[in-house]
Parts: sequence; structure tokens; C-alpha cells
Amino acid sequence: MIDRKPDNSRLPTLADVASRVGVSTATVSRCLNEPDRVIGATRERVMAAVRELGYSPNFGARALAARRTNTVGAVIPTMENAIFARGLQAFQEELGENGITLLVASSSYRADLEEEQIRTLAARGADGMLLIGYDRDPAIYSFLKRQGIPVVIAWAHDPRAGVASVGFDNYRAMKALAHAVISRGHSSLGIVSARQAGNDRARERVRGIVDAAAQAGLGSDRVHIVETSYGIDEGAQAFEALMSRENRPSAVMCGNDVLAVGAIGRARELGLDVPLDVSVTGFDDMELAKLSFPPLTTIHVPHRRMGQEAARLLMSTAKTGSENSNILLETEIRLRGSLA
Amino acid sequence: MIDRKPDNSRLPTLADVASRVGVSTATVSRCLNEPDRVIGATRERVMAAVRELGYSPNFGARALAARRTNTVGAVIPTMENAIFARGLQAFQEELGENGITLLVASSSYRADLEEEQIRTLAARGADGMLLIGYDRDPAIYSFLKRQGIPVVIAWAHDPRAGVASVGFDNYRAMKALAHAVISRGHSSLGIVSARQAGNDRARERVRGIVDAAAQAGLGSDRVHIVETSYGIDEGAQAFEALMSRENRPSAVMCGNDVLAVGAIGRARELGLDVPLDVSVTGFDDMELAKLSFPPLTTIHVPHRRMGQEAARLLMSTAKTGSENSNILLETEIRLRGSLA
DNA sequence: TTGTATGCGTTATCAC
DNA sequence: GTGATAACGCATACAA
Repeated sequence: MIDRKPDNSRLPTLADVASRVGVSTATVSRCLNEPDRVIGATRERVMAAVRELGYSPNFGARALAARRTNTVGAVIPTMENAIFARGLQAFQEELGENGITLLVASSSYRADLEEEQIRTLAARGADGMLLIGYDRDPAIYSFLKRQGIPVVIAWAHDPRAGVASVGFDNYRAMKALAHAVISRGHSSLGIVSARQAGNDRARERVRGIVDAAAQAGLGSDRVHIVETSYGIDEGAQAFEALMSRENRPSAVMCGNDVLAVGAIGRARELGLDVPLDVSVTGFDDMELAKLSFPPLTTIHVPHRRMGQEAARLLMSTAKTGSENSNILLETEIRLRGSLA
Repeated sequence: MIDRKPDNSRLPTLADVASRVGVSTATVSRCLNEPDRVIGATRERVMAAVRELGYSPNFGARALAARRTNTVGAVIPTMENAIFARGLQAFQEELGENGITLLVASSSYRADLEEEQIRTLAARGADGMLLIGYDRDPAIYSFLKRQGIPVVIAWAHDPRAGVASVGFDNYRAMKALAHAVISRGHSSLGIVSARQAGNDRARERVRGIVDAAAQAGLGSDRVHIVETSYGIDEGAQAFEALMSRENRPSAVMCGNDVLAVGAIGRARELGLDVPLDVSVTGFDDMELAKLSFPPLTTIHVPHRRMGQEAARLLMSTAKTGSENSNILLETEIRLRGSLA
């Protein structure tokens, strides 16, 4: 526990500013919140005093009295890599322009931690919340509803879910990529996926590949799936596991770019040429993808756009109370050197 | 602005729990904060009511009354890449074990935004704060001191600064790497640095290279510096700028791994072989480094250790009020394929 | 062990 | 346009 260092000189409060200027606390409060409603002359004097004293309003007290925090929370699976960084940055920027602060927490892809973080953010008075994907205990949704906290789901799209969302069709995107891979003659596919349990995005992506394979007449024995957690090393290991099977896939499709880059690295270590010996694909089109050698064939996701729209949606959802706005963004295949 | 959806069923408060159980609010409060001080039987009934009502304490009110938030803030330059992610993760874990929540904000490497974030975190009642590097307006330090908020600086080490810190010697680390580069016969160096103004880490690193070059008898005309902002594309452009000068450096030392990876990528696009045509080095030893092709020669920084120590230091600094604990961590050169 | 009462710093309602 | 003053939800010193 952290105890504040005993501080003899108490922090300046609204009352301090007020008494110094010789006005009431109400006036000072107004100067800060609705400057128009106070006459120019007094406002100047108040603001001067604010600066001199280094006054800064107490957030907790303000939230308590105003029953609003101008804060929204976001719980993302991880901060360890840049997957969510760009989208979140855009989200934050859009909120910032509207005077709203963003609080970010990460769940490490664990449902229990996510729930804890959500409750923490709610207790901190978040006026709204951004969550990634749909999969979670329904109790969480009803908790949020009881609290009157509007929610927006990002990175996924399911109009039937009854929650506002902005995202893309993970299934369709990955299926299209799988078609592209198969049409190049690959008849044995490897899949490196994040754990599918509790992760609708991962599940939809795998389903996309499996369906594409089935439609192309590839038996289920031609599709090998390995689940792992997101991470470069994990991708590398999963890739190696796939390559050491009896009938090696000629193309390995990864659930995201981080896994794919790990796979490519391991291929090099194993003396396998990408894409001559084995093709590799990713998902996300992070900066990493263009930079990898060979550059990564992947699905481009409009992360910035998604973050921005999520912010707008959250603000309007909060205003109107409508819970069923769903924005579908288009993804795009980016063909690069890792696929032959 | 976000207005909470008008919620007819007010959230349960301490008083609701109390009246339902038939005890005083004080007892309920104690059940939550010091369970030992209340007898088993009543505690059970209280906790049951808490669950039934879905009660969750109001953070603002609690902070207001207790004058403590069990929250610490961290302002990092960027979340866009993983430079600070690992250290921060460890920082958070260590804090979490002690029941403390971490609030993260990013400054985009801008001094004005950093100051704003610091004030915001202070207003939110942060009991302590983690900042990166020393360089900032002295007014900020005195503001924090007035607020009684203990500070720990990370990613840098300067015992004379009079602030608690845990970090490494950026100057010495980079100087050692420069020696390694020069000893391999490179007599013309390029430097791709972050902007040095307001960034002591960047400045120290450049100074390390420059001093090493001088000690090796390389004139200042043999050291070319380009400043840019951190980013893969930025690294690529800076690298290209260096390579298009009349006397091309044979080795380009970058201020961090992100820049270096960008440089290597651009080298490939320009048809330059790394390391045959030009050597490239980084700083940080992110996951990226091993994965780059060729793998990156860089400085290994014990990020996790740094985050963990920072958390401990912050907690003990808060307890003891001692402001001048400085922990120096050792870095290590990692020689890999990008340097010949 | 439990209850009472006060105060935390701000906003908002209502007078003036 | 400005000033009193009552909430806001909780923790805590003190009393019982």
C-alpha cells in the first residue's frame, strides 16, 4: 500500500481559490465549467488565482458531485505488442477532441482478469466502455447495463448480438485469404491460431479457413490446427510443431501477424525457404508485416478507422441510448512475398 | 461529452447494503476494508448483501474520504510500439500483487502533453508516479512535490538528479557498442537518433557514440547524425538520408531497435546488403531484434527487471519518503548478424 | 464489536 | 450574475 507522504501544506481547494478572490465556491466552479455564465472581470481574477495557487480540481470530488467523469474505459487483451495500439491511439485521439479521457487496462487474454478490469473501470466511474470481441460471460453485459454504462465492441462484427459494435467480418476476411492461398495450388494447410475458447475472433478466423478448404474439396486431414497464445516465440514453436508432422503443410496461415512473423523466423532457423518451401500468411497488417523478410501476405485491417468510429459510436450510443448500431468495416488482402 | 443513460434504478450504495442487513454503514465499510475488525456472523451477512445487490464501492467517494487511491500513474512516451510495453507489464504485475492499480497515459514524446497527463493523473489522485527519463520542466517536479506524490524515474540513471530512479547508463551502454563497432574497422558512422531536445536518453546515447568515435581518433566529419521521431518508417527515411550523403557511413547506429529495423528494411529496398554493404545496430533488444533479418546487433536492456524494481522503489519511496534511491541496472551488448 | 457523526472537495438547486 | 447550502458516497475518529 502506498501512503502519501505526510504533507503539511494541504493542496489548494476550490474554497481556497474562492476565499483568495473573495467570491463563493460556486462562482469558481462556474468559471471552470461554464465560463460564459460568469462576468468577464471576476472570471479573470478567479483564473489568475487558480494559476497562482496551482489549483487543480479534485477528480473524485468532481465525479461524486457531477455524477459523470468524462472518462471512458477500454479493456484490451494485451499491450505487449502493437496489435491494438494503433486502433486504441485513434480511439483516444477522437475521445480527446471531445474532452474525454481514456483509461486503458489489459486482460492478458484472460476472461477472469477482463471481468475484474471491467469492474474496476466501472467503479472508477467510466462513462462508457470499449471491449474487444463479443465472447464473455453474459453476466458482464447485464452488469454493465445495470450500471448504465454504454458499451461498444470492436474488432468483431455481429449485428445479432444486440450490442453496438464497430469491426470487420473475421470469418469472411480469413476465408477470402484462404481461397487465395488454395487457388495457388496449396492442398495442405497449417493453421496457427490463438486459443479459440473465449475468443470469437480467433474462432471465426479458423472457421473461415476450414470452410474455404472444405469448399475447395480439401479433406479435414489436409488442415492441421495448432493453438497457442499470441507471441512471436509461440508462433515460432507452433510453426515448428506443424512442420514436423508427417505430411507437412505447404502453407501455414497464422491468426495474426505476430504469430506469422515468429513462424517466418523459425522457418529461417530451420533452413526452410519462405515461400519456396512453405508459404506463411498473417492477419492485421501491422507495420511489422511489410518489414518482415519476406514481407508478409496478410489481411489489412483499418485499425485507425475502427478506433475512430468506435469513439464516435460510443459517444452517440451514450447520448441516444440506442444499443444496436453496428458498423462493418472492410478488410483487404495484401499479397506480399511470403505467399507463393 | 458523454452523459450516462438516465438510469432510474440508482446504483446500490453503502447505505443500501447497510439498511438491507440492518447494520450501520460503518460496519459495511469495515467489512470491505478491514474484515478482521468485524465479527464473523455479521460479516457473512454483509458480504451476502453486497453480492445480492451487486454493490461495488464508488471510487471517487472512497478516494475523497480516505485521501488515498491505491493507484499509481505512469506516463510513457508512446504505446505505439513495444519499447515500453514489457517493462510496464512487469511494473503493473508487481503493483498488482500489492493491490495497487496502474493508470497509464502516453505523451507522444511531447513535453506539453506529458505535463498535461501528469496533472491529469495527479488530479485523479495517483498516489505515486512513474516517469521516463529526467528531462522535463523543473516546475513539474516541484508540482509533484507540492502534491506529495512520490516519483520514480525509469529508463535512465543519474544519481545527482535528486529523484529516485531505476535505470541504466545510456551513455556507457551506447559507448561500449560504438567501441565494438569501431573496433571492427568502421571509420565512418551514421547515427539515427530520436530528437535529442527534451530526451536525455537519446542525448546520452548520441554522446556515447560521439565520445567513442573521438577516442578512436575519428574526426567529427566521420560521424553523421540524423534526428527523427521513433517509428519504423522514420528509421527507414533517416537511413536513406544517411546513405545518400557523399561519404556514406559503413555502419549506422540507431537510437533504438524500431529505428534500426526500419533502417534494415530500407537497406533491402535500396539493394544494400546488411551487413556486407552497411552494418546496422539498435538499442533495447526487443523481440523484434532477434526476428529481424539479419538479426539485430543491439543493447540488451533488462526491461522486466526495471519495471519490477521501479514498482518496489515507488512503494518504498512512498513509505519512507526518501527521494534518493537510485538503482543501476546493467545492460549488455548482443552481437548478431547485422554488424560485420 | 458496532454505531454516530463529521468531513472529504465539488456540483447543482435555489434564492437573491 | 452571484452566493448559500444541500447533496454526492464513503472512511474514520470517537463514543458506546
